[in-house]
Amino acid sequence: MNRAIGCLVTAQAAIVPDLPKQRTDQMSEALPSVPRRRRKTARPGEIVEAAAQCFIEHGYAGTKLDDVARRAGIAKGTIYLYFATKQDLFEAVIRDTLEPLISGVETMVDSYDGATDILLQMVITKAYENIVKSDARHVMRIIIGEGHKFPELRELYYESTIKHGVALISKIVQRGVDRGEFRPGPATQNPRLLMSPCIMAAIWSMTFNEFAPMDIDSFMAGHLDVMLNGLRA
Amino acid sequence: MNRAIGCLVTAQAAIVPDLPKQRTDQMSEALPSVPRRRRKTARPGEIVEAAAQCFIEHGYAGTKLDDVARRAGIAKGTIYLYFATKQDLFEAVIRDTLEPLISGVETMVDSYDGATDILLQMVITKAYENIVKSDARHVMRIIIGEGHKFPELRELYYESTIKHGVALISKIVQRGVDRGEFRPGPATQNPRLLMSPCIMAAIWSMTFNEFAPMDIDSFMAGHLDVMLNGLRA
DNA sequence: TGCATTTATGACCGGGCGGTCATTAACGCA
DNA sequence: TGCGTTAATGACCGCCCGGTCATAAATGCA
Repeated sequence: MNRAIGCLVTAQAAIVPDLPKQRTDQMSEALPSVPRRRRKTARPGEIVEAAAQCFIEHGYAGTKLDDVARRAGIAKGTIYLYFATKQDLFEAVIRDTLEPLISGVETMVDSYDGATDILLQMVITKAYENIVKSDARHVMRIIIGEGHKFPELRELYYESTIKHGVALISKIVQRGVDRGEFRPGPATQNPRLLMSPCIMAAIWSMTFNEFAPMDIDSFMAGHLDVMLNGLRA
Repeated sequence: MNRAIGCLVTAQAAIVPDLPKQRTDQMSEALPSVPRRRRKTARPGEIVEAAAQCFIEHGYAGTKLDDVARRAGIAKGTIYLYFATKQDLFEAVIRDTLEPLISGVETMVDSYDGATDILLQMVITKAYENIVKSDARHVMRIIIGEGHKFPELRELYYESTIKHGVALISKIVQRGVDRGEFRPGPATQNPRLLMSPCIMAAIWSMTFNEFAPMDIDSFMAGHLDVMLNGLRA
């Protein structure tokens, strides 16, 4: 067996060497045939993590379940022990990766009680960290670019991320208006307006950075300057 | 031969009905087997147009050359008489569809000599028409979402569209500063900041509109208000 | 009208990939 | 130690699609 328990067939290849000629040599080596290990509870997390990396690097359609498996150090079939379809797997990635980020910011906001412009500045800064400077932006990219054919994925992303983000900004702006710190205006009426530059920076950094690099921190400074000045009473 | 002379067969199928059994019935009917026509000069444009529609509807990877052909009323092989690869075809779509839009705005700006804030307002309004309210936004979506694996496509898009757009806004802002109409500040230093809401609106309209509809005109009004107020001296 | 040239056709090829399942091996309990 | 349970495996299936090419129809010129 040594060689490659291939699964079953290969075992027989040992007996009749050369004839069956398994495509075992497919990729030179790569799979040193690690002994099996049963890890029912640890697997899902490992698979999601490997999948996240693959999705980030190759997009949704471009990700091969074979690659995810290799990255997780398991066989492709094992993935299907824990996730029914590729789409299920992607949903798990969204949940595990994105939800913690937004809920972290939510708790931060809830426990703050200083000036609202500082709060908004903190939240926008955090948004750049969580989106523009993080792998999370690639998930956004996938939703934008490949979400067309997967309404459920789009909806999950909206419900678990976007909706919370918009609500959060609305809440902060309302707080500012209520406390007389912000003057009502177009910027207070459209929370999405306030976050636009952050989204654009994320997209730019993934798409055009190699042709026209963008200094994210100075862009963010400009963003904060424009928005806060437009908001302050 | 009868067996499968392909396209030609269909004609003969009339003679020997039933035997050859072409999978002609593939899609119910659809191809009434229009007589061939040689149209060397008209073809490329027709193919690009059909391709544009397909790319818009199904994205880059999701578009099948077979579908493009059917839409253009020709056979798949004919596409390859005019375009070497799928990527070539997509490049033609970018060139034919996007370049006219941006150059139209460029001429508009060059021939204008009134107040700069009005000019900027005109250009931003035009941007919403050309991007958010036009099919062009789908091309942008494709570049964002699937450009990862096609640096040449990203570069073409950048060179033929984005670069011109950024330069145009820079020029207008500079004009405003030079004439003492705008005060220098973060908004004048980062033209991309000025266009961010437009990009975001385009993305939102394609991705989340069904979960949270966006009123584009009122969003645009807010955009103009915030930016112009932040700019005026 | 007949023939050479050019344009059009679509079956077919090769490769790729999501998902399945018969087979195997790790585990834990008796 | 032995055995039943169940996690793990990967060859395989079916389908899809970009790109090719032998074949044939349209065209125009002699």
